[in-house]
Amino acid sequence: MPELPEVEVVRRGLERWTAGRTVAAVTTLHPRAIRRHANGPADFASLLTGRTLAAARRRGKYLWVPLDDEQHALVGHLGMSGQLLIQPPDAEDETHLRIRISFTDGGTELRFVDQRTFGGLAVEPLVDDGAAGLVPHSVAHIARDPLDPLFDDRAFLTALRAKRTGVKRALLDQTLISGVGNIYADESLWRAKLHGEHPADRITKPRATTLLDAARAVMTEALAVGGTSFDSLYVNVNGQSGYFSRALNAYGQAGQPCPRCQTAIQRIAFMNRSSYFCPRCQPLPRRRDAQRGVGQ
DNA sequence: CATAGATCCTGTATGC
DNA sequence: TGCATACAGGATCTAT
Repeated sequence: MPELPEVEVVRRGLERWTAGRTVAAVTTLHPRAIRRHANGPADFASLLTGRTLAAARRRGKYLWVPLDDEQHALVGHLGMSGQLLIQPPDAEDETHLRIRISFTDGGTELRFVDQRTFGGLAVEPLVDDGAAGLVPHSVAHIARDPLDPLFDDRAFLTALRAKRTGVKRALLDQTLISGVGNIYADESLWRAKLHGEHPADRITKPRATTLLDAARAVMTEALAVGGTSFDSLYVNVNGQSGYFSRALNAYGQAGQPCPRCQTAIQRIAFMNRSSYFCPRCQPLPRRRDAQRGVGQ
């Protein structure tokens, strides 16, 4: 599913294929795809039509394209199955085509395709976000991602170690650190040899630092691989191609030997989904009394 | 306020 | 063959 590296690949495709082009028409085929847009499909189309698109930007799993009115941006989130495709106008409609955006040059269209409709597009006002400049309203409330040069490592480590919850849940909290989803959370925890249910407020500073380094490394490596896989007329988007070629150490590997110690990777239920981990490399710490005060 | 759990959605895979 | 169930899982809403 699209997490930070996959979304970054999409951003690059968008930047390449839509920057500088002017919107001719917008068709919303499924209202749910713009449920985040405040005033419905007609307003969505009217705010976009005639606008020229700037270079796409990204924070975490959010994408946005500033408009030339300098007050709004087209914001996108892929959810779990969303795709942004660049297609010739005469290409047959995809089964799950939700939104079509055509351009005044008569060239390729931008299509939002989404089977499960957890993703969507919206036009939002830009708001001031300090050093980051102007960002869309819905982006302002999430944290920077670890590949952002302005990501504040120290602030993150402090906030993480103040959370009274399991470390995996904290990693998935987009207001602490953005861009990490279920797959990269499991991979990061495996690398850092931490159990996902390890209480966040009982992780020592060095181990928390190791975890952040692991998250950054795994997403950087995935981006390097995912970036190789799109062809000219098809802005790859759901990350599937990159995803399959990636080497996963824990995620989805239930029953497979841990690449470090050969113990079988275990799957457990977590937040209506799954967590994968090595029970030997990533043991759950003992009860709090034994550890109280350690690492403080 | 912080945290935990339910919910949205649809296609695919599996079990009986 | 057909039906039921589990699963995939981001973000958000509701409950505690």
